[in-house]
Amino acid sequence: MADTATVSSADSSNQATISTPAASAGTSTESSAQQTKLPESKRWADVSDDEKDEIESKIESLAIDEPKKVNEFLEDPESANIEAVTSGGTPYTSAKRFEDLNISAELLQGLYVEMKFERPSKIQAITLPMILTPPYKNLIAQAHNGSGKTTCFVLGMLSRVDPKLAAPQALCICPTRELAMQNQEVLERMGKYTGITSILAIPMEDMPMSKLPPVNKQVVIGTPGTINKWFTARKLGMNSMNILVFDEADHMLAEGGFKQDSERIMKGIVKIRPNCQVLLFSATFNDAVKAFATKIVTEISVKEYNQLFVKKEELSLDSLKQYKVYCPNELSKIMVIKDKILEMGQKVGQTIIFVKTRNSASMLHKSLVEYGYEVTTIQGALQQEDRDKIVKEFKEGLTQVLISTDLLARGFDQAQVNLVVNYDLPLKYDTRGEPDYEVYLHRIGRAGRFGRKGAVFNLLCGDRDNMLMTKIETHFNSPVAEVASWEKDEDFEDALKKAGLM
DNA sequence: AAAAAAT
Repeated sequence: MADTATVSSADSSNQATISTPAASAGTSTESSAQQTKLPESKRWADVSDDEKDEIESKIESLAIDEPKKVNEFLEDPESANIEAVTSGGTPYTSAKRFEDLNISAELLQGLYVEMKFERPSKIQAITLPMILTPPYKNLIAQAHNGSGKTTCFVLGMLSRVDPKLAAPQALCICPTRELAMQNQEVLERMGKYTGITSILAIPMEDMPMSKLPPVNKQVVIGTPGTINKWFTARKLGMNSMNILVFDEADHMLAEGGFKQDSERIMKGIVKIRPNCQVLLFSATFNDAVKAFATKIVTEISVKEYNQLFVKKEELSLDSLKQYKVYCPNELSKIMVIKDKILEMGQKVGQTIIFVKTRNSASMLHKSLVEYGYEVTTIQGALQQEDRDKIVKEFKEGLTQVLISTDLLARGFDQAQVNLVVNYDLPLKYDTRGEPDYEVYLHRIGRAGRFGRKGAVFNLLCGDRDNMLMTKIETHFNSPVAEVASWEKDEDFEDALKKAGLM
């Protein structure tokens, strides 16, 4: 990894200040009083003075006029080049340890004991102080797949909730019900010792609106339609809302995505709660969405905001090895899945096969089952309970291979997934022959979570696929190696070995 | 085209 990192200021006359731990400790007297339940070794107060000095000097080296040392300090295996831009004069200290954040002992316990985290990942170290330091500014944050974005906003939500107030205070909006459920699970685990309550706002077949009592849970996580529905029906009060999170924010704000729903929710809340903090998180922000996100964040409130972006050429994960496989026809693609992926993939972990349409998902599923393979398939036309069951089985490791539409392209987090197959390459719908770069990046990001190794096989059939693949390679500046022959076992074995999976 | 969800 030869990645570099920069923490820079939007305005050179108004540079972001990096304060020392001594300075920040002086402002966190409340938290040190709460940190009594923690294991000895985890307490900032117990860190030896030598160690403090060492950390202090490292953090001082973050000062932005010393770029050389910045790079050295921020170089981190799980993430690469992030550019942070802060506005206004609020000083932020990059959080080396979770203790550096002004969070409750119960939350620290959740992080260490329940989540088994040791220290903040890079995106967490940078964004958490921005999220948690008053005045609570809005944030647009881009970071690599599997780099720990969920922890950033879940911790943000949990620490902005008053556990004694039985009213919704944090709202998280996600593009799919699966992602909403996954995020709630993380929130419940991380907040295990806080007593903070949460509820899912996702479509439920057996819950008519009239039967739903007004929400008194503290955190609400859901999909845009249901949230809007509850809001309109006055079942979801916004009077105490402190923080509003958009997961997969680029998609939530995209034309042809959930733009209208998202805007409506955002404006509805800010009207009632002008100081509600808005966080936008995603691994991808294309130029159009980035511009819109910036625009709406400044529109909805006069507050200054912080932003972090990654250059598209630097978004591909180094731990993922990408391959292309030229297939003479559609049947040969099925043969590759059957004879190569399913046979060898079994040895290296779980596999997700992405297809373009619900229909091709069913077709592929059918033919693989006919050949005697055990695969499961998920797509949006399935019953909700079936979707839940299939995800649950896969997460429990009961199934090895999952066929999916782009339903699971974003956010789905399963550490054991080492193999992603693009049965079809993602295509933008309204342009001729343009690949959907963002979807491609999200799909392949289902493998190699948090720096783990992984392999991606792109099955190409015909000139159009070849052209799409070339465009993707150029766009991300990330060469995709060729598997010499779709028919040879050795070539696939070799590929998996090179990916570090065999 | 797919996604969520309301129409």
